[in-house]
Amino acid sequence: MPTFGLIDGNSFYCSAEQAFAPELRSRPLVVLSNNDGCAIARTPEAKALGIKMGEPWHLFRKRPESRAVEWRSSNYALYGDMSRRVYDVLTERVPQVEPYSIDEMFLDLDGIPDLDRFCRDLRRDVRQIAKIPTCVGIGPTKTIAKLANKIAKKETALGGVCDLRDPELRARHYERLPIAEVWGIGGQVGAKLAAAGITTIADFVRADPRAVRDMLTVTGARVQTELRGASCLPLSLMAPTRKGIAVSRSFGHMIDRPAELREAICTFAARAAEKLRAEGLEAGQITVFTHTNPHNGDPWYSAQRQGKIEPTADTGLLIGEAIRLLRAVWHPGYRYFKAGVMLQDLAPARRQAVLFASFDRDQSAAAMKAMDAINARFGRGTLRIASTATSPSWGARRQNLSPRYTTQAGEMLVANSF
DNA sequence: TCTGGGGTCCTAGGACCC
DNA sequence: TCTGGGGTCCTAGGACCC
Repeated sequence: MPTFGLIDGNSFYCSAEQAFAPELRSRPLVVLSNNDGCAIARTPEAKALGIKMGEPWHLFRKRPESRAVEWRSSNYALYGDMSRRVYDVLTERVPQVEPYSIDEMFLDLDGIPDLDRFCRDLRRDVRQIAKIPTCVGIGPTKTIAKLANKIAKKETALGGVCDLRDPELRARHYERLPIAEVWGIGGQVGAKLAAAGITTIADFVRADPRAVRDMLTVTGARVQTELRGASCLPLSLMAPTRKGIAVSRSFGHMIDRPAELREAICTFAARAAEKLRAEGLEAGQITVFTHTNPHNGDPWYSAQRQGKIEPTADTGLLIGEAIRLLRAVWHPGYRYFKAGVMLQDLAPARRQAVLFASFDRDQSAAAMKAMDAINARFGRGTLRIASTATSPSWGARRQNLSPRYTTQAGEMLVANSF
């Protein structure tokens, strides 16, 4: 039977901020989403004040408790770098590590003696070297390891490690825990199960597998199998080839001028093209979408157009196609709130010439390579297409951004405070 | 004034084909 | 009286995740 571990950073974004700002430690701290919209990470002290995950910040700010709360705009350059540090510590100590998200990694813990000791040492090392506090869950399947991790986070007496390999211990937790605690069971499915009289994990595990399959399709059946202790989600070390790349933003203010929306779309297309080339891919399809604000009572309008293209990673060509699609999406008289560009049909960039290509592929590749090299050296946006923007009028609010301590030379700490 | 962004997988239904 | 069946591809939409 395999043994999986799941290690994740406690309040990861907050911990990353605290790593470089000792004055924030042991304080109620929240990190806000893009546009300083809502709380997406909270320290235990902030949770204790009643700040909910995803709570709109502009509402919470009106409450008196908010005065004690520190907050930061999200700083993904910092969090990505901290995540890589955690990964480096893990790969030196664990045979196989699968990054699952920016703050979670699955571990192959097969055949490791004294697993409890091992995991406690692992937590200590990650904390000391990468400056991130973590919890570890252990189980015979990924789903059980995820659950164990959740228990480790909630029950602080466990010291950050919870091992659910023992079936009897597992059964006791299953009897008391709601099914909604399980990875893969969200609000809709939870409600469906509740209507069928299934409320605890134990209820779900006991249910007839055919009934589960009928009610929840193969996805739910898989969750049940995993909770029963049979692994059907293996550790995957190869990052799967991705299916799409999306760049979208809600705006700092509503947009009602076509030129402004066009500039935003061009900027998103250029950023998407950069991501595409960074992974050595080309896109065969592009989608442009925009919509009005669903929250403020404005009339709802939403539109999206897709176009097939000759596979390319060329910024200029992708921008051209995006502008063409935007003409079909734009409708005068609305105030636009959000827009985005998505690239699909991704495939590795082909090196060889293509018969009947409508553009010079070699020349395009060389130009893009030069542009990426200049921007890598002198900073993003040094060389760009004229229709894009570097500090746009429609840009998101980020009013309380921490310095990029780890990734930007000019903002690095001279003497860090570890 | 003010509510994120980027992904994945699954299913249903329509179009088309033989 | 009495409608073919099965495969594939595409798209839209739902649900979930962090």
